[in-house]
Amino acid sequence: MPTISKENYLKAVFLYNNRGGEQMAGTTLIANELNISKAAISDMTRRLAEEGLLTYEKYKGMHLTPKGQSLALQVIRKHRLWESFLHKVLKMSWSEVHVEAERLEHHTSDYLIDKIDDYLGNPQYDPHGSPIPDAKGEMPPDRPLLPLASAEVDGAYQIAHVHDRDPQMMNYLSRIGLVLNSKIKVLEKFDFDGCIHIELNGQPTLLSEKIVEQIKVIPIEYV
Amino acid sequence: MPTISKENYLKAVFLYNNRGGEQMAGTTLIANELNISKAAISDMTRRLAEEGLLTYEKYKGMHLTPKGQSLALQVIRKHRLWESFLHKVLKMSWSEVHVEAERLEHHTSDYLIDKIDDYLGNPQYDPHGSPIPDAKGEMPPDRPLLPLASAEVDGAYQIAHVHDRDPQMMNYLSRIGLVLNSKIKVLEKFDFDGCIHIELNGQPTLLSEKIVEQIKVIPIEYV
DNA sequence: CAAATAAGTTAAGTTTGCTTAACTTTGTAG
DNA sequence: CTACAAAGTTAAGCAAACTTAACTTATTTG
Repeated sequence: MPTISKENYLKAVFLYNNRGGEQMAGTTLIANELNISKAAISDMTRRLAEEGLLTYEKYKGMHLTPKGQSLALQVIRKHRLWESFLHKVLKMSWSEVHVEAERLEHHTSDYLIDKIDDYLGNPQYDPHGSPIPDAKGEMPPDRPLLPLASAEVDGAYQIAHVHDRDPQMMNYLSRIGLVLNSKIKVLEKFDFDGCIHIELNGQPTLLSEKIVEQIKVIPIEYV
Repeated sequence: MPTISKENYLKAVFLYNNRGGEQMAGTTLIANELNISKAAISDMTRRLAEEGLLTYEKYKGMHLTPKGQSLALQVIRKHRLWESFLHKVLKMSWSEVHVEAERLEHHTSDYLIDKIDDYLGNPQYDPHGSPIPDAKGEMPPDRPLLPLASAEVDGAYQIAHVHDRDPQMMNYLSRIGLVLNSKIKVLEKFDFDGCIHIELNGQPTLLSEKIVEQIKVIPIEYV
């Protein structure tokens, strides 16, 4: 059973290596992600490799073994289920749930998280729209997410994922009524500054480039 | 903000010094309670005294300052509310809730525990019947608890507190239907071995001395 | 009341997970 | 293609929270 530091490390490596890009996680990247010195990460890499949780080549990238991946998925499962729970049951806001889940994820038995999973009705996505691994570490099926920036003018979409880049931003989005699964229509796209004008709950709303970048959508089928 | 070790230490000292007996908490006692060497406790005592969380005289007992007491009460509050939550909401059994709460109590913000408190309707007692401090650290009013061993034959009582001495015992009690607030009638007391024969849910039931010792009751007023 | 025992302390050493500083390797820009 | 910056590693050191072993103080009891 890994420590908190190891869980955080495994989680960070997993999330980076599975983000969709090509490049493998590196020392500096993980160091920045976890706010820890490069030296500490380098050290940890060696120790985790000895434990058989990852493989790496010196001065090259690292990548998780099945064992390491499975542990990472358990931590991610706990994080996302806690976020769901805090949001849905305790009515905590988008901007509040992340910090709490970040601590709780390391102090929750498999047994307890399964109870929470059942209590919530085995949700497939957390309040940000991220997929929740099941007890075996299986992710729900992939959805064809589209960056909001690539949405077409006059298209109708549903908010499918909002990246938690900043509590203030998350608060702002809640305030203007933009939540997960909100239905929107793209009114106009401004290429010169990246802003997008949408219709949200009947209101015309302008989203800044920074906001647009954090949002992924799914096209709504015409029925 | 104290570490997990310090929180556990403060909690143990508080619980011992407020258990009702005369004697102050000592090094060996706390060491046994926390399963830690006497040396480590002695060390911690000195450090916590430096931090102003307790006062002590070398080779004599120790006792918490208001600051230390307030911290201890917050930890106890978190522990008991988590137990209540796991039991009432997630339907976890008496024997399961303690271990989980023992971890969660150290990783729950004041904000989150207040949310849980509200969600539960600000309960005054946890599933074992122990009082839950409110957000300010105030305990609910004392109830006149009676050790089951002192109950009178033919008397009607309500189970008001069950001490969690062993998971197996807690499971057994659940199985025979003895839960918090169960109503019982004392049928017969066996002084030679400490067993007590009670009526529980219409069934005659025999409780061993060890069980009797863990139970406190309140007399039921005749209406 | 003194001698044995229990309780408490001190000292030295360990592990984990960090730090900073100095160094090595790799990748890139002129 | 070389030199320099970025990335990565190694080394030395630190703090927290333990351990065991040796020691000191307090208490109990014959």
